[in-house]
Amino acid sequence: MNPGGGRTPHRHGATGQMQVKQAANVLELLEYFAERRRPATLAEISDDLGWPRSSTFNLVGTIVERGYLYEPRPRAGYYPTPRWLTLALTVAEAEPLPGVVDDLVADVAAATGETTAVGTLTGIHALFLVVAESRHQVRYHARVGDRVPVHASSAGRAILAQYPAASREAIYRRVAFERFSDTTPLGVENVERALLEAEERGYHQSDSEYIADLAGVALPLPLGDRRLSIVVAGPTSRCLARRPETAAILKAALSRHGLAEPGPQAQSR
Amino acid sequence: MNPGGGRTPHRHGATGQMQVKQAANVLELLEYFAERRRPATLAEISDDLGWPRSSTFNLVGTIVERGYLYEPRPRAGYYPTPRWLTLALTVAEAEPLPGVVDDLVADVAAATGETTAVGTLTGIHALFLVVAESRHQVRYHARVGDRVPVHASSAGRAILAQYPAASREAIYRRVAFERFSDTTPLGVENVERALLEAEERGYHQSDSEYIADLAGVALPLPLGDRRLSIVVAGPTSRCLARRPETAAILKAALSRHGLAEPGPQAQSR
DNA sequence: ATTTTTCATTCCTGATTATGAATAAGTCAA
DNA sequence: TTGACTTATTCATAATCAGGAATGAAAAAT
Repeated sequence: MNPGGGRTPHRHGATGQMQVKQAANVLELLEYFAERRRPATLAEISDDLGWPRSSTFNLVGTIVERGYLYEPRPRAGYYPTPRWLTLALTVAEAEPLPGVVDDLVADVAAATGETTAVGTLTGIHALFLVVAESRHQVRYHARVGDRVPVHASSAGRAILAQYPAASREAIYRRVAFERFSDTTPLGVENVERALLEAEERGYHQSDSEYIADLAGVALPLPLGDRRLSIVVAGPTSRCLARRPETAAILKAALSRHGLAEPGPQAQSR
Repeated sequence: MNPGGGRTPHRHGATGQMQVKQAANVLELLEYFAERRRPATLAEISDDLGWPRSSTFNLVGTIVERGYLYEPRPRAGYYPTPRWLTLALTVAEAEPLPGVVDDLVADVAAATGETTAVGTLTGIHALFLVVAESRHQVRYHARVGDRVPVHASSAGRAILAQYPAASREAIYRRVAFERFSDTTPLGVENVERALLEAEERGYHQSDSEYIADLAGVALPLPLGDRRLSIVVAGPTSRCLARRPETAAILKAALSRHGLAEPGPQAQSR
């Protein structure tokens, strides 16, 4: 291992992208508070996140200095200020998805009982913009912002199918075709074949290609000039055999909300 | 200068607090998008924020990797994902201020025509939790999360007055008493005197002690076990002479919303 | 009061990362 | 297509910071 011999730069993921640790730590801290939902002292943050005391001190101090963390009660720990909310609202309002999309997702989640999400393309991933989680005890736990490989997911391929072949090729060039499981498609041909099969079938599907034991069904969701997708996914045991039925529910919901897909999906060029 | 001879650690502000640059950069980037309200390419971010291309590349890559930034349309720049909003909502809902506080602030802002805010104590600062801005062309521009020195602001002293003398002393010990202007109180005695005067007067006031040309009027706002304050502030020309009248409006609004203050404010011990 | 425990803060240096410059990739116009 | 231009990515090293350990301050227990 490490044939070069020297120390390796701090890299992460297939792309060789360098990670900015303290940037990631800010996000981790925000997620920590979202889960905890009450103030935390420096010592608690330090212990829970496994960070050294002094590093936590410096990081928290910086974020406090900027007005994003404060002490709701003296000496009783830090908590995010409402500034996060004002900024997040401003940013979200500037680029809204039509409300009908939220309704659609809620509708499909209710009808199928499974986790339902809307995906968009970003780089070589499909990213979830809207998520409604299943209420089953065993379910697909997905959150807004979660990403899955665009080539190894039904949500991703339902997006790919909306792009011309040339655009798809540009995306394939950047994919490393890592083997996530036995069913992960490992080359351009396999992905393109899945797209053709999906067109004939009338819907996109997946079977544990990226996340083990997860079966999904997806359809394209073109919206203005945006190329989105809607996906329903859950444990194989419950969802694999039921995929055709799930697809029918999806299609019915799309029609009901006036978002029915056009005929053939994949554009050849 | 620099008698130690060695290079100085990267410090900032009166406290000697070390700043974590890339943590601050994440927040700056979020604010950048909140102001811009549309996607930005790496080059645009790099130019607008004055960051090197490669640093911007690494920082954006890290945030994208975590699901907080994405490309709404391929090659058309990055934009924050709705994940910020889901986390901010979660965090905000866990520690709500009563809705009556928002109503109160809106009410006072409408009645006075000046910027109105609710402040809370954090360290040696008063931090604004709620802000309603004046609509005058020349006005006090304050945002949620902005902080002012607790000893050199009416909003701050209206909070201090609610704490026992011992707690106030603990706070004074950490204040550097920097001279922001000619009217900045420069010692414990001056601050304590201002508190006594405010008690006699019936309201707290300020005159360009921290921000030039800014006059403010504030009252304590105890809420459950929280010690908040409400402040109205604006340009000296418009607000200085009118402070008694502003205080009357404030008191009337507090009564109207069932938040009238108790009699004497400053606790002696 | 005194001791014990916990938490916050400072300091210094090895380890990590930010950055300029070079290169690659992509886009647009003709 | 070609060429001009813009944008994205890689790399080596100077600059900066993260983290261990010690100290100080406060709270809790005795």
